[in-house]
Amino acid sequence: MDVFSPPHTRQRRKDARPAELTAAALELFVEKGFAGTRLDDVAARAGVSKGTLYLYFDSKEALFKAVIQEGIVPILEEGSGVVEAFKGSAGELLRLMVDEWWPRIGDTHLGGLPKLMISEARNFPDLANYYNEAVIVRGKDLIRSILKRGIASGEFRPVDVDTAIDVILAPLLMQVIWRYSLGACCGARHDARMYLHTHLDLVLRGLANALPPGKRKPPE
Amino acid sequence: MDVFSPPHTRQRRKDARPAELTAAALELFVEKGFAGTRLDDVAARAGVSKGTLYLYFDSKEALFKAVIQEGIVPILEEGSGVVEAFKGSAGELLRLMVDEWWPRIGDTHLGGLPKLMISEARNFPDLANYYNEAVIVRGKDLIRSILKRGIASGEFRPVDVDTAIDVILAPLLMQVIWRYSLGACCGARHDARMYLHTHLDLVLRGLANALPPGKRKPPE
Amino acid sequence: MDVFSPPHTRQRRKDARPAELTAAALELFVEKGFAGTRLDDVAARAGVSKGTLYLYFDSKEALFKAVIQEGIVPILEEGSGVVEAFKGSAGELLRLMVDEWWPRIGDTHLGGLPKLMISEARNFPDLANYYNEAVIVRGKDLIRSILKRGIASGEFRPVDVDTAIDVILAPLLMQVIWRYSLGACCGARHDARMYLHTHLDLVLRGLANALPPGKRKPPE
Amino acid sequence: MDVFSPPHTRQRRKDARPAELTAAALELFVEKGFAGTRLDDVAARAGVSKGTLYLYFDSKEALFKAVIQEGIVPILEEGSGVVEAFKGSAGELLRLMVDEWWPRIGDTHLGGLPKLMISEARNFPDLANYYNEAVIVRGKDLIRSILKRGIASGEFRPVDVDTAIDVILAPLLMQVIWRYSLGACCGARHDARMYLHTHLDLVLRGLANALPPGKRKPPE
DNA sequence: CATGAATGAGTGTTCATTCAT
DNA sequence: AATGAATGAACACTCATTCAT
Repeated sequence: MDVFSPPHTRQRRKDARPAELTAAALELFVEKGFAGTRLDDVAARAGVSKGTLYLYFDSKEALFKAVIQEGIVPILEEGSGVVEAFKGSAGELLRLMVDEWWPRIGDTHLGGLPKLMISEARNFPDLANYYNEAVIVRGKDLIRSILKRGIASGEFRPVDVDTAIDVILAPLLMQVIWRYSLGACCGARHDARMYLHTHLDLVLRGLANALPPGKRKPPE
Repeated sequence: MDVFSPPHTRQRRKDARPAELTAAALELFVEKGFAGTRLDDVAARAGVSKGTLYLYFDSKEALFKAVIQEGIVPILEEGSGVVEAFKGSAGELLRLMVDEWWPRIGDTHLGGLPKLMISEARNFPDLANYYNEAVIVRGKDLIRSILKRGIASGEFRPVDVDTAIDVILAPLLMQVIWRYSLGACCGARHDARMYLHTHLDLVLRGLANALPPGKRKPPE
Repeated sequence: MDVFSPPHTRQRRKDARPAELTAAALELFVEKGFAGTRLDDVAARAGVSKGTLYLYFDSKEALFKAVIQEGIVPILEEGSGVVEAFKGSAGELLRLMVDEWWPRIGDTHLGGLPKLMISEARNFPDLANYYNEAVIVRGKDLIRSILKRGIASGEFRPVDVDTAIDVILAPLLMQVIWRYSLGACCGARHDARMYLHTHLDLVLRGLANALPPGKRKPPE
Repeated sequence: MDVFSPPHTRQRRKDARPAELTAAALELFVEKGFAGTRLDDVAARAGVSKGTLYLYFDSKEALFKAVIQEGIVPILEEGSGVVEAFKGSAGELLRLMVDEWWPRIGDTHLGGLPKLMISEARNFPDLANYYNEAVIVRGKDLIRSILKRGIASGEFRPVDVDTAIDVILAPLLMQVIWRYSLGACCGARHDARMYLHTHLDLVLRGLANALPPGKRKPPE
């Protein structure tokens, strides 16, 4: 059999359909919320008829879950690999992570996921739990390991790690949340990359160990 | 006439009705979103019939707007008065503001407003604009004036003020957003007051001017 | 309170509604079957809007079950009382039963129930079981007791009772089934009362004991 | 050429297809009714794809009509031949007819046709008329000729023939109707052949002429 | 011939809104 | 003022029918 030719148009379409549909759904769910989104509109945006949606998803709720789960997949897998392999300072590593996160996630359609999940968490508690464990807990663990490494090496002060994680992450999250909520109505914000840099500068300064290396007391 | 006794139940009830209704609506809008909330449920929670809602609000949308507008209490007015009158350091003032915000807003039903506004901003852009100007811009202005004062006095380094505002506010917002979204499903978080304190400690350290007073260069 | 005046129109309507709705539904279900009946049509025939149906019945299926159960209620209650109290011969009693059944059930809208239940039994097996026990088994028991009495008294031959029940009932059932199925398309049938009489004549002759009273052998 | 071998599978399949499809459809129509049957299920039961149905039938309605028309086998032709050729008594002839009907029709998938036709008659009046004339009228004519012969010969009393036809046929019909409706839910019935025998015994006794041959008055 | 992906009109169900009481 | 029965437009979902492959 000729395995080199591109597959038939029909087949190629069939395989690509679910992703096209969840992409359209993601945009509308983020914009209008789950209950406020009509399946007609999802179908129209994906360029198919309403019935086609039901060839791939059993219900509106199933579509919603697919949107979330599909959005989660590509995240965080490689992040932990980068952390382990990195040789430089903890501060540089944090910068690297944020620099990668922005173009790969934050500046993508996936950036709408946090707003969506926040809005619908209480309507889909199971999904919220899954999202929490698959994304939030694991994301925080990533930052935690960096902070701990920095504290161990004396690069950072011995701060309360869990709070520090929030101080680092909250502005990032608010950035994407804003963009997909009030930011869409109330005028633009500052330049994102610049903002993220300044943010990290500020936080790293707060984490920095002021004592010269010799006088540092080891963290308990 | 006895002007000290509370008014007749009937009268008092009538005056209190709108607030009772918006209170019930706030809870449900925060929990399920605007489209996901049924007026039957709002009425039931307020202990009235569905028809009664329409005696006080023209439509579901009008109820929603009332919920938001009523939630925007004039507490910011008070805040700016405090800022102007305060004599201590900028750091102490920041601590004071956060310490007041938590019990008066964050730890109240009003704490659900940010989540609600974020979720529905794109469905109610007019309202989002109003909320932005009445709450967000003014709230940031408050923090901005504190930061500027601290920088002017040399207490803080000359940082990028707008970014600093976000670094200060984002964790506070995430705290209340979390509480009304995934926090309702995914287990409790740390103690709120302790968390806020630690957060401010960290940020203030990042803002602090490391140079001794004599060697500080004046902010441009 | 004035308990003698007729109740408010609103209330009177509310109480009567379920029966009006099931009456309309019965006609359409009998005519078109469950799946072939549109709730729009049921509502229209009852003179209400479609939404009103849902004030009284949770779903189309619930409406169907109510139609059946409401149709079953008035049947057979008094029948057994009549059988026990009757003093005449078994043959006369059978005639009486059939003569009562026709104007009270067969010639009524309720006459459509057998056709409906037969058509939908396999789609609603629970309901079919209920109908079987509440109507069919009890109806047969009624005939059985008459036949047994006639056999015991020597009026009837000692025939196979269960078969005889069917021979008596089947033409009655076919009469009403026909009327609500092919009879509605394929022209009228003979006069019903005359037909029922002739039918009973024939069957009673088949049941009659040909032996003179003295030579009858007692049934085992 | 070898004309005795079975034809190529392909060819045989093609010719047999319509019958396979109507067979599958018959079962489902009988079970769920016309409107309640999905063409997906018909196709699945026949082991073909849904599109294939449309190669052989223009529409669901056309399939339904084919099911009915195909089910009206020319067995009645045969029946009238038997009646004319039969030499024995009318009673024996009736027994013969019933004995042949049961294994050839009643105990076959065709036994579901009466229930189906009854259920859908009013939705397909044309078809109902056709069925009435092709099956019911002709079937009754068959019985009528037997009864008339029996009356003419003095074997039967001069009864009302049309009523007698119903008394004979109704239990047979109810037998097959029951089997495909409530019988599928509410437990089994008596042995069919035994039942049919007992039924005929009873009816023939009701038809029998009690007078000795000499005293019989000729039917008018 | 046969397939099964795609369609869209149709139907069951919900719910914001109205209004007679 | 308050009620709650009634409405009907809107939406999720189904399924007979089509057609490119």
